[in-house]
Amino acid sequence: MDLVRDAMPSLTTSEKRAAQALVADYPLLGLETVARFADRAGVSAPSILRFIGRIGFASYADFQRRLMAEVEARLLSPLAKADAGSPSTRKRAPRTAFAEAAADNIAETFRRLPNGEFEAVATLLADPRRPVHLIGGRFTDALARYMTAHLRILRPNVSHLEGQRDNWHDQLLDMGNRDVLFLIDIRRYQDDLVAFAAEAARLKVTTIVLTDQWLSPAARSARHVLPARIAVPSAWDSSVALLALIEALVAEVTARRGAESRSRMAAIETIRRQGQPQSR
Amino acid sequence: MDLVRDAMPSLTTSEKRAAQALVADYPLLGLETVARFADRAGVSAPSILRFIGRIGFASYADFQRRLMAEVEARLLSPLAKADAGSPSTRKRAPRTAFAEAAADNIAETFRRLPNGEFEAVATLLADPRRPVHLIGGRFTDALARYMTAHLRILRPNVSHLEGQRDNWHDQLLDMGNRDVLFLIDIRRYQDDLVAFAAEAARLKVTTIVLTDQWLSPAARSARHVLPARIAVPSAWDSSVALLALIEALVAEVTARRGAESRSRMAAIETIRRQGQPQSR
DNA sequence: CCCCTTCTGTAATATCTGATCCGGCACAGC
DNA sequence: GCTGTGCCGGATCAGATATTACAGAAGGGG
Repeated sequence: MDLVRDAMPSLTTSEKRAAQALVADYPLLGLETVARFADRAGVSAPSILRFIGRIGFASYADFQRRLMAEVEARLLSPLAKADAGSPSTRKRAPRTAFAEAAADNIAETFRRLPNGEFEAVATLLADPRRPVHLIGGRFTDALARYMTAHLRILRPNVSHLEGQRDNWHDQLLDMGNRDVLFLIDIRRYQDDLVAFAAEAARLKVTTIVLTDQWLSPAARSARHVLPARIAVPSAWDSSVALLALIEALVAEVTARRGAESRSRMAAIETIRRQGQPQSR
Repeated sequence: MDLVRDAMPSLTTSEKRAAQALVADYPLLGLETVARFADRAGVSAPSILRFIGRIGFASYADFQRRLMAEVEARLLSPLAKADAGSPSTRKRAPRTAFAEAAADNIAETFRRLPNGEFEAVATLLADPRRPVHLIGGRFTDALARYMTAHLRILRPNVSHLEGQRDNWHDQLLDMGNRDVLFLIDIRRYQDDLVAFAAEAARLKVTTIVLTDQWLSPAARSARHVLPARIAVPSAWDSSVALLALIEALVAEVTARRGAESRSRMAAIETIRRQGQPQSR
């Protein structure tokens, strides 16, 4: 955009006409084909290409890539428009920005949940006859543990796959089409998890993949995919939305199993109290 | 968008995969070429076209025109993010209520952070000369693990207290006034954690307690207390705000340690690559 | 366990698109 | 008025793209 504005003076007549047309309905005109762009600007296709070349792009495709990125940025943060205009909002503490992004991620994640997927996954997890196995990546495995801890209370046949890679594969041998695999894998996807998912698919295991918006390759092997937003202003990705989804699933499963899980919870509570006398 | 979500149940497996990929990265993925769309969704190009056809478009070009129009509308009115009151404004799904509550919890948690506490805690965690020990409760220990995994990358001397209660106390023996204990304890507070915090306080260990808004009794033994909101419409409490705080802390520590942590991260990455040859 | 239906990817095709070339045009300087 | 320079657009080409046809794979029901 600024690129276009700055180059404006040094443009020829028809190039300027192209620039004006582009600015007039920015940025979408640039995402059309060269022919339509030329038509709407009232110039020829070669002029458009010369114009694109002059403002520094190697090809029309490059130019469109750049536009796409800009559109994406604007769509993600509708407020981004303000950042040029009001330098007063600058000082906001970084952690506030973090909190906002995290809250946004949750809202966006739930808003985009494919219809029926959530329910389908909840149904699988609520069925005690279908053994559930959970596993996560380098960081997200902690979330898998968190979920395991809750599910174990709600139903039997819940296992968290621990330890070494070889160990996982040993457990795979006993899985079949009745088993459910809940796998978490986000950006900088782990090869071993992807391979594991593929192997599980081969054995007809029903796989659920909880991943980020760009989808782990493991999603290809999955029956159900739950994509979550993970981008925050930090050097790391955020698992907040993943956790929110997990908790929503646990809540749903709890609601569905109603009485059964309640009695099971009571029983577990009793055992815990007996086995673990008050400290001190 | 709604078109895609509503059609979801009646789609075949690979069509659903296409739909999921589209929704996950909406709407820009749809503006790419069929080939790239197919690649990112992990299906073949014809599957994409069948999918487009099934949701009612005559051609891929038609579909893209429609997307363009939607993008334009959203770019013009930044508020369009709150989805337009579609005629089918069915009773809000409970999971939406859950998402809103979780997002609210994060916002509220950060708003109410005592001034300076966050920074003080970050300072402690960023100091590599002060050993950090992390531990959590029945469910929240998974969060402690998550935090441990990150901190270990940023600095040395990070340990997660595992295993049995007796084991913890053994580790206590080696702690002193230079050590930092990061303890997570929320509602239905655990006696053993409270006792552990008290013991640590007696040994002059600098204790940080991450807890809920009603404060664990362990907070009495703490130098720093970080309270988070945990109430959601569910039978369980939510750890989402806890995780958000943890991630914000990790981000802050990362920022403070800057270059040092970067080189450390690089070193760790190298070791990982050597010790873990590509799978297959 | 096998057959039938449905689905899905490979391969071929026809169309479209971006990019280039070159002839013509306008304008400025002489 | 003439010439030379820079600009523009129609025609053209190679490559990419959407689309279709088909055959093999998968899944479900008897």
